[in-house]
Amino acid sequence: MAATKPTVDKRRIILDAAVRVFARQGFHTCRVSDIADEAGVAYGLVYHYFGSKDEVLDTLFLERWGLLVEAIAEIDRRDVPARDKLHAVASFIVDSYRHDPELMKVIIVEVTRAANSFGAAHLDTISDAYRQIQGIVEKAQANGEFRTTVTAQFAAMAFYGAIEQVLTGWIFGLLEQGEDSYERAKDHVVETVCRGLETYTPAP
Amino acid sequence: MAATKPTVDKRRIILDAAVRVFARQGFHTCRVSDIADEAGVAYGLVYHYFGSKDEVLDTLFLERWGLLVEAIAEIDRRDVPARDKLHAVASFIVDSYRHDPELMKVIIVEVTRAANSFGAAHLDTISDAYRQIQGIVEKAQANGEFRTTVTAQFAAMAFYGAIEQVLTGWIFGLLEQGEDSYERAKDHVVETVCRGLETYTPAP
DNA sequence: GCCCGGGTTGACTGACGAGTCAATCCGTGG
DNA sequence: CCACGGATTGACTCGTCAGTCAACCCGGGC
Repeated sequence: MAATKPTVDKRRIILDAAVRVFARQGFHTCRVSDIADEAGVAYGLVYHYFGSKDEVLDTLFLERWGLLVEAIAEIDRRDVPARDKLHAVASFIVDSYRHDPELMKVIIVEVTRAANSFGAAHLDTISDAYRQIQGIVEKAQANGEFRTTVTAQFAAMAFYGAIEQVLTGWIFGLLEQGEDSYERAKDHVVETVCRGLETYTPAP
Repeated sequence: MAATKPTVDKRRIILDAAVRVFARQGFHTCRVSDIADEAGVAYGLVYHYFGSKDEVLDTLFLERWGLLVEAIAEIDRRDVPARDKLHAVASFIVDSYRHDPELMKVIIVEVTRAANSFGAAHLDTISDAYRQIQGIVEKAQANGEFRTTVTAQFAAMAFYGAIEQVLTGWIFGLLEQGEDSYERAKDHVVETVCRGLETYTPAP
């Protein structure tokens, strides 16, 4: 049975080290040995747990994106106005960044926005999230909360794009950061995008 | 003087070939020899005109981004409402894509969104565009066209992010394309983002 | 005490591709 | 007709890693 199990989970250690290395040097510019060094393990051990360098990034991405998709699905099931749902989605993404900026940086920079290399392989998984947001908008359009002048598909892309660009701004130091900024960002994205989608907006 | 000038501009031919190759295979996955082959010139000639593989991409990016920044500056000088200015900016970007999808794909995928590799080097140039959009919003806020609840910097990022995400959707076949879609996209981005920014929105 | 097997090690290999360079071509001026 | 020099050629070099593998370590079962 479970022989040699009490040892710490080296696989996890390698994954965590990879996040730091990818965030610092980028996937393409780092060597597998950098990951091993950062993790404090031998080079070969990386290949004991992962089939290739790519698989390390794949694993990180799928782990995290799975959580996102799951979270959006749960949010969509709530019985609240679309605006609140979208606020919750924005909230989840922003909080993901707040909780682990390095991991989010890696996922956005190396996968989500790297549509030629990794994005291509995961395009379908990535668009799962887009489709879910689209679903939220569609329902809101059906029940009259949102106007139908803009297609749901388009609105979803605009919404997600706005958030991702803001995260990118943080990641590269173009936008002011801090607890306040994070909270404001959630409101602002929704304020900006939803107000444009809603059927009626009271004058301020 | 101008010896051997009548020959076609090989430099240009190489650049154009590079666009096709980068768009098809991606910058990292293509070889310099692929560019040379596509251009129908010898391998070494690429190095006669460019110092490195990177410099080819740099050149393509700077050429095009320069036009964008210039265009936004010109638009900003016009004496029209902010909404119209932003519509013109969206228009310019969408038309750039319509006019040369491959070049725009390369610029977005390999530079603008590749913040670790090339984006890093050009971060400043890239954000020139963001800053200009920010300027348009700031003026609109100053003269009361736009509300000040959302910072201009933030609005600029959201606006640009929304457009870029839509282009990305086209690039990877996630969003329906065609003349109609392009025209609608311009209106929709502005409709979506500006409506959320304006001080007063008439009921639909 | 001894064997078994999975965890762990790190030196080594093989492929690949950016960049070099000496040779060749060819238009122009004298 | 020749010499000059920039344009053009493509075979070759050289460094860099991703991935392999044979050996080693060590806990558990017998």
